[in-house]
Amino acid sequence: MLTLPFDESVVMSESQMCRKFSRESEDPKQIKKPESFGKQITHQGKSIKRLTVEDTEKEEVEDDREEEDENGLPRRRGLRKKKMTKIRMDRVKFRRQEANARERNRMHGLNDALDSLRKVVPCYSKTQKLSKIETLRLAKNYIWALSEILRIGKRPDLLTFVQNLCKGLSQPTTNLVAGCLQLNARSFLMGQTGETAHHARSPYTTFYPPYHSPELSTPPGHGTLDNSKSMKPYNYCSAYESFYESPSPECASPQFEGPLSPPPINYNGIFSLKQEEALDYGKNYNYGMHYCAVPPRGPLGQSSVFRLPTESHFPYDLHLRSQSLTMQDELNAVFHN
DNA sequence: TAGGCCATCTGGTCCT
DNA sequence: AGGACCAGATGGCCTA
Repeated sequence: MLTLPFDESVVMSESQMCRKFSRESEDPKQIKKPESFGKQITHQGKSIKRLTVEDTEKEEVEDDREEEDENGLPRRRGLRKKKMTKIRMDRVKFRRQEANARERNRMHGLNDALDSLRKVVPCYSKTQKLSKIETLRLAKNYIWALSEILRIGKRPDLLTFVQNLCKGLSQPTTNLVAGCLQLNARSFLMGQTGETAHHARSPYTTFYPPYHSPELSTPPGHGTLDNSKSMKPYNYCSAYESFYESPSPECASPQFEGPLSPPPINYNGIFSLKQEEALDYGKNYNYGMHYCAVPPRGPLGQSSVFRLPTESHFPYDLHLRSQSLTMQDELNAVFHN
């Protein structure tokens, strides 16, 4: 039973030891603060680690007893043993610190990879980041949806696509994705009035399928898109382009081009498109702004409808992929024409 | 205040 | 032996 927490002297010895065993990559944020270390030890009151240290200390106490009981050779043995124990203990602690640092680095790398993934999935927001699990789920759905498109050779309707993307996602994430999609629908609407919609690299033509594909299964319990409301084709290549900063070889494919027609206003309660707002998009929205969406108050029920506000006051900014000055220039050029 | 998410620590296991 | 990986534990932060 260890009742002695790591005191200052222990921490000091550790820091000294850290200097002695200098690390190759010393990131300041990776270096454990002495106070946090002490806190950590305190929090470990019931942990195995504590028992280990306790055992070690007990061993030291026994060594001391040996040292007191005997003189001469046995004492030297005892001293030697005690010295070895302390070194071993220091070494164990140091290696534990090293392992912790490596683990932190590893997790940081994992988080960086997750951030990269967040940027290439259909919905990306700097301020309203998808959680790790939601990012993975959305990425999985996205890959699956795209592979289905490749397999079937037809683009699905918007609703099916959205539903596939949102399978298994939480309601807030679904809202977020729907918000992103709606924003794309906005620019989609806008494209009806101008030729920008045909711009292969327009970042706001992120995705939208032009027609209904019966081959693509719709999850049970979900509605279907009204076929009379066909959609302008969406650009599947945005992720590719944003990632590689070059046009996707797929983008020039004529199969992604299709007729323009009005977008749907409401998709069975998943979200709604307010056409009148979209038509005023060019007046009211600056394309250099952060795309934002307002989450509904309270949890969304089945009857909940995702809506964009009339005014552009949003709690979080949704960045469509490849949002850049180029995009702003493109759009400004459109509206100035 | 409860619950979700996250960062960190930690010990165990496997591999080189 | 040492590093990578993993899962459990824990505490902090934030939000409904």
